[in-house]
Amino acid sequence: MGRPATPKLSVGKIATAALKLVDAQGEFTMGEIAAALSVRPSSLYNHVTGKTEIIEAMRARVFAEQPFQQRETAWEDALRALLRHYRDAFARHPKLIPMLTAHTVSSPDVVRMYDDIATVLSDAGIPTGRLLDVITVLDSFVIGSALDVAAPDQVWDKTQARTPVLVAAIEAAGQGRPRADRAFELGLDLLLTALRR
Amino acid sequence: MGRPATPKLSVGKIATAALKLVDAQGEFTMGEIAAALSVRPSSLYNHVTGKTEIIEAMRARVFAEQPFQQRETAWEDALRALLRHYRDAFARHPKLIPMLTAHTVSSPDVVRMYDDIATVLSDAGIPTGRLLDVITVLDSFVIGSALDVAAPDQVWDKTQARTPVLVAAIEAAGQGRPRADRAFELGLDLLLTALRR
DNA sequence: TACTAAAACGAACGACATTCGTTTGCCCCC
DNA sequence: GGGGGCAAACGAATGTCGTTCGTTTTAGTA
Repeated sequence: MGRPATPKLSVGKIATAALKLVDAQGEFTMGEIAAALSVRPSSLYNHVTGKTEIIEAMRARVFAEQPFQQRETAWEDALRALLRHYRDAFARHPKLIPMLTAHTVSSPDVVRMYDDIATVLSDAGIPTGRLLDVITVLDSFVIGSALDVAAPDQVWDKTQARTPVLVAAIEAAGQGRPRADRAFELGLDLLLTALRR
Repeated sequence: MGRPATPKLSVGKIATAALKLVDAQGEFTMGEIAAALSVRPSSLYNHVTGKTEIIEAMRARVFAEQPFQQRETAWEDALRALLRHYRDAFARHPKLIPMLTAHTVSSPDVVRMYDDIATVLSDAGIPTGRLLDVITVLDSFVIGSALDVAAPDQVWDKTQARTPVLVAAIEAAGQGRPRADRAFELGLDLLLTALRR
């Protein structure tokens, strides 16, 4: 029984297993993670203080999954790339997003993202007094867009709509991921256009 | 014991009690609702199928809390009022928002809101093909802003920031609700400005 | 007045997160 | 090279919670 030659568990392995479960079924239990790692549930607590810490580990994992380095020089292109990256990090695991919104904690990776955005915006000439407000606007849009990816198309049920205008709009728009992507790009265009003044 | 003269429970009472609990502590249990209504937990199931239905009832309640009627005639003012109303409905119960994002279901009230937005946008000259994308952008921003209200100011911890630019921006911005409100208004300005073309 | 069904109750179940004491064996230090 | 400390996995137990089910009492209704 006792201590194995090489540890069967680690925070990383737990987060990976949890993420796989969330991607597949939108939720996870300690028992499921333990089973996936051929371990007993209580063993997890030697590496993690509880379920919320696992969620935090997933957040960090998602952001670290593929690192980002700036290539663009024009502030507008740079900001666009930054926000796309930010949103894609979430959108790659749609089912995870609702769990992250439940308890908002600032992970270092997210703060670094804010740092980058602040730098780009400052270079673009946004005054300091307005900077955090602009960041908040962009952040809200990105998170809302991520939730949009997670939402099933069923939300746009044309049989529920009352006005013919909305029915036609729902029919005209596509479905699924392409629809969400297109909307996000449009929002990006709108916000950057307005920021350009 | 048996059936009381006047029912002690109803879906509305359950939703109200649940909402009070969520506002106060950010979560609720069946037992707490039952206690608040001087009833046993099992009694709740005579009026509601389960916990998720209670959450749906809260969503409906929040939207019905204070009805909205359009006063503005100019499309831009009308849209602004509509989105403010939409966001305020959420922002009045910040702790509820994360619960609502967990399982996305479209309540009739929300769909009616989409209908209104679609009508206004159509009047403004947005082509049908783009309509749903624009609605999605606005919706994403509103929901993201609502989450921003729910988020503690701790997210903006200047000791976490690396760049002096972000530190200064955090110091310049206020805190709490006024900060979130200001950011929302800015986002509204930006989006409407861009939509005006 | 009898019958049906609504509404509240109590007991019980099963799932689950979490705690704690125990066991085993690796690793480092003397 | 031997022994002690500690990391890591385990098993059992606990408490909370959502939910189900059968029972009981009583309000409407025919």
